[in-house]
Amino acid sequence: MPTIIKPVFVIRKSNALAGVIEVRGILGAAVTELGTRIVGGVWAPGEAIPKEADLCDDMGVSRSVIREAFRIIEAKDPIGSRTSDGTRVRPRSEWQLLDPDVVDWRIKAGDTLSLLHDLLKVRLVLEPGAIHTATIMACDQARARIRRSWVIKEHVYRTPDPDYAERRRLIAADLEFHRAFLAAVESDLLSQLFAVIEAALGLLLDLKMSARGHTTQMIGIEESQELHAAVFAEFERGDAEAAHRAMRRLIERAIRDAHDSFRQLSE
Amino acid sequence: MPTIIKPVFVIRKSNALAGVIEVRGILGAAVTELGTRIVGGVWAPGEAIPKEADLCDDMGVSRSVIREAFRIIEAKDPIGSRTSDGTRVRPRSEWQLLDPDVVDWRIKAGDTLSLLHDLLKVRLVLEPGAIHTATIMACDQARARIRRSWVIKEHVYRTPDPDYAERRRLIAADLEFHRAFLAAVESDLLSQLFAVIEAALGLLLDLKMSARGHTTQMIGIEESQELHAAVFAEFERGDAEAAHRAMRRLIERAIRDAHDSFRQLSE
DNA sequence: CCCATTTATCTGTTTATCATACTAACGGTC
DNA sequence: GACCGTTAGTATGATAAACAGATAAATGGG
Repeated sequence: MPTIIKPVFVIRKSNALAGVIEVRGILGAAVTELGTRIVGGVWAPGEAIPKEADLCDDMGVSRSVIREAFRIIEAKDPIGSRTSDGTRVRPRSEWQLLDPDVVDWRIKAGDTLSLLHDLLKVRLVLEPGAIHTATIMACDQARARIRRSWVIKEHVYRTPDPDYAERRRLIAADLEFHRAFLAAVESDLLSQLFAVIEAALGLLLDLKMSARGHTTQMIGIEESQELHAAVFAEFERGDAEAAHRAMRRLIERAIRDAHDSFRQLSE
Repeated sequence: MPTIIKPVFVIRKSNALAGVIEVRGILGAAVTELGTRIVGGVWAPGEAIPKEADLCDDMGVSRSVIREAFRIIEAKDPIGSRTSDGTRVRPRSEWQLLDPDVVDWRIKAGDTLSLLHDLLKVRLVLEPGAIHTATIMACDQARARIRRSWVIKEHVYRTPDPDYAERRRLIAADLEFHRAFLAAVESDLLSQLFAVIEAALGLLLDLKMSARGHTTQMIGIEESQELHAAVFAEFERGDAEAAHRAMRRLIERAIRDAHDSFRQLSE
């Protein structure tokens, strides 16, 4: 059956991962459609995707569009084209899993559980190390940002009646707290990595929450705040080792919470 | 002056970053040429790149090739195209710095110093956290791999007369040791990240070394081995905290060495 | 049954043409 | 002179048709 893509001229506006730059026009629609299908496993690794001409007919676009879409997806390595042999799906291990588009396609395609596990592991490895380094070598400006983020986080936390809007502010304050530590390391690579991680985690949990009408309560919110307080205190004291340990406890706790809510929501 | 690209049919074979998948044909040459120029700062952020038709004339290729090359580069966000406005360089902060191609272009374009600093910071944040996690939760198979890598590293280290070939084996053994810890975390995202980091670091240092006929001595090679031994010992003892501290000492030392040799070689 | 040759197939590349959207210049009105 | 709608110009967006090139499958002779 033909799956003609509609001439939607703004794709990926809402409902997209942060860091994914909007691609307009028919090409954007084709990229999203094909990318999701490919990453979603419609064709097995090693298998050949329908030839360009057939995809043109199916999707109702010209060959140029299909080819340019292929080049965009190929740039992130899920596929590869060879003359006369067609365009084949590459083994998963070769995909650029750190690319926001690939992450976005994985989420859209429903590959959520393994992604969640992986993202949380990255946080567990990354953030304790980041705060260790930040405690030692953060500049005054970065320290000020961290303190500011903590003040805001405390303030939002103490605001009563946490309805939906309040909760979003709570999450935002939490993210800024963690982001501030990452930024203190002054590594563009790390900051970008964390941006992908947090965006993906946010989208994953939001997805599940909105699917259930966000009825689930935040688990261990008081305990979480206490753990954060400990992290901030050790940072202020300048004890990198202790800050590192506190952050690790915090992330471990967050991981348990995330797994719990995810499992609960999946039932 | 026209910069006609030659019909080189295998680009990026040697002299390329690991993880960068070979792009064949004229398109591959165009991507490398344009990517290096753009990332190299030939056009300032916000500035418009020459229009497609002009690039066709300059490089002696058809518009399709230019367009597909743009799509590949745009997929990694250094540029963006808009109807009637042309193709403009995006601000650096939006580039996918974690993408192997972008890293490769940065190296080719000579943007080495800031890249080196950033890569080393990632190692400093990443690896202590990785060994902490690995010490706690590595499976038997992963532990076996780590032990194997250590045995080999020790053996290669004790081999006398470290000529050039021996030295490459030493580096390879060292990499496998670090990679084994990363792999124990069982995170595809982290493993890919480390693959990019190590490939880039290797290329950066190799580049400088071969430029000077690799005459420079490995700095602090005995001390380095001792630090590695400490890391492995704490891992075997199962003391995650101590292993973490040992790894941090090791990386800090490696960073000093890297900076020293880089500075020395740059003179 | 094996190996060389041919044939079919699909991507690689070029060229041409029109659509579309943005910019800026123009010109008229108040 | 300032404001605003129109218009012309320019670059990318998209389609179409055709041929070249490389690989794999089918073919045929030994």
